[in-house]
Amino acid sequence: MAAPPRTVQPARSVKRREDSLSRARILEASIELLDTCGEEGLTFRALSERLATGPGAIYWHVANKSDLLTAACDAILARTMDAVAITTPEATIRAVASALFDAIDKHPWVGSALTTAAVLSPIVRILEPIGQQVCALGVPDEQQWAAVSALMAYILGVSRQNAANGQLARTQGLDRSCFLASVSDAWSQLDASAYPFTRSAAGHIRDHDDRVDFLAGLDVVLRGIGSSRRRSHA
Amino acid sequence: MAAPPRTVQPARSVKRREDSLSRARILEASIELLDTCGEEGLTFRALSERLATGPGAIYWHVANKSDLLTAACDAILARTMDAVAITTPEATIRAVASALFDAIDKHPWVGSALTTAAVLSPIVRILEPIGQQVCALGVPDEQQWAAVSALMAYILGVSRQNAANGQLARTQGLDRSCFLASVSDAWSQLDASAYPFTRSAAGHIRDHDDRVDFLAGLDVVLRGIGSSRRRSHA
DNA sequence: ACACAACTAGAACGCCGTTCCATAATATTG
DNA sequence: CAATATTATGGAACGGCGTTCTAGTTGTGT
Repeated sequence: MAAPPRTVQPARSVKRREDSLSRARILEASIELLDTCGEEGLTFRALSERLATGPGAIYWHVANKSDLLTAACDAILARTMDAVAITTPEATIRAVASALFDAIDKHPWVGSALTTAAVLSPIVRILEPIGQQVCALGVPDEQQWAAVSALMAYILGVSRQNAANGQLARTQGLDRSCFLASVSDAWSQLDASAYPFTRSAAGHIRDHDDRVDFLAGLDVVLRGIGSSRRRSHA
Repeated sequence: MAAPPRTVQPARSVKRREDSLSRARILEASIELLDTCGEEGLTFRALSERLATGPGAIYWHVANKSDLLTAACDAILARTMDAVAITTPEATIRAVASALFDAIDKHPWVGSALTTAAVLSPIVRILEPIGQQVCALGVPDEQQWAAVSALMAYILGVSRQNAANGQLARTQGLDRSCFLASVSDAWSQLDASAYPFTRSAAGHIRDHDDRVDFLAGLDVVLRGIGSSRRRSHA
């Protein structure tokens, strides 16, 4: 009886031929493909060509495309979080946020993969360090979940939006500043009485730094966490 | 010379046959299809069958699938935002947030459509009312963007995650509580020393109300906005 | 009645994820 | 060392997708 394709490798105790496939090699090639060609560049055909094999062979090591994408996403997040130094609670949260923002900016596909991703591995990698630092801040137990979910939603939400904008700009063949200018123009031309805020935001959008704004918004959330903590201690 | 397919309708001045196609009819059918069959249920073939026509005919009224999805998303958001009553700034923000949470919970595909959506129409529908209320709160100009981006990231981020969880549960054929229980179990079985926070969160996850937690987190962000406003006035 | 534009419908194209299966490489057994 | 079972490979094939093409139909203006 032919065994069904392995999804989990049996710890490869013995050596096989030099050029043999492995989950690790497939993952590495997938990440390269995703980084160079974007999310729609990852296909089993392109992947098998790059690995000099057929599509069928890949399925021995990987369950399906979703499995592949989740694993690639997890690999990036693991590297990203490992590189974050732990210092003060607030500083560490800021460092985690910055690292995630940069990682998702560099690998935009991670943003969309996170939405689809199973709740298990990739999300937990982010949840755990943020949760630990929120605890270290002294947030009482019953408020921790709200604090952590606000932080995670903010960090991932803005990072994802930033990555999506970058991809949209690339699709239209514009660089960052041209893209921002075109959005700003479009917003300026909206009806003045119906869209006063969006029109006023158009000016700010034109030449802002996404990363600076991201950290400013993070401070807003952190202040919210700080003030509720103080309130409950009073 | 045959005109290229219309993407914008010429205001249909004269009547055509009763069963003629139109952008509105296509959009309506798309939303039904998305709601009943999920995001992958929207295909040009299924759509053309439901409309008793061929795939080609649809392309006369719609540029491509992305256009179709964005328009459907925009339609839902327009209805959602129109239904929100404007009262106190804080109460209105909470009402907008609640309405969006419920709309995305009911139409999970809106969540993912928003990620891809062109920055123009759908996002602006949300940006504008939130921005107006943040202004009404008295947040000074230079802090408005950080406040609004924090609110939007939080609201859309949590709503999207909630919708994604619902879809994941449906994929696995579990109802909400079974799904939460399985996540909670998985988190409980993580290594105690490496994942203390996630393990402690497992208990809370098990029988929480997403909507209640969502509003609690929203208050954290609102407090952050309030405290930074006070600080700058001091 | 005729010409021309607006619109329809379905066949066809190329690509996708996935499955199947004949075969090769390796491990295990007698 | 031969024989056999297991593990792994790769290419052909399937059904379905978004999209394009085009022959045809419906409606309008002259």
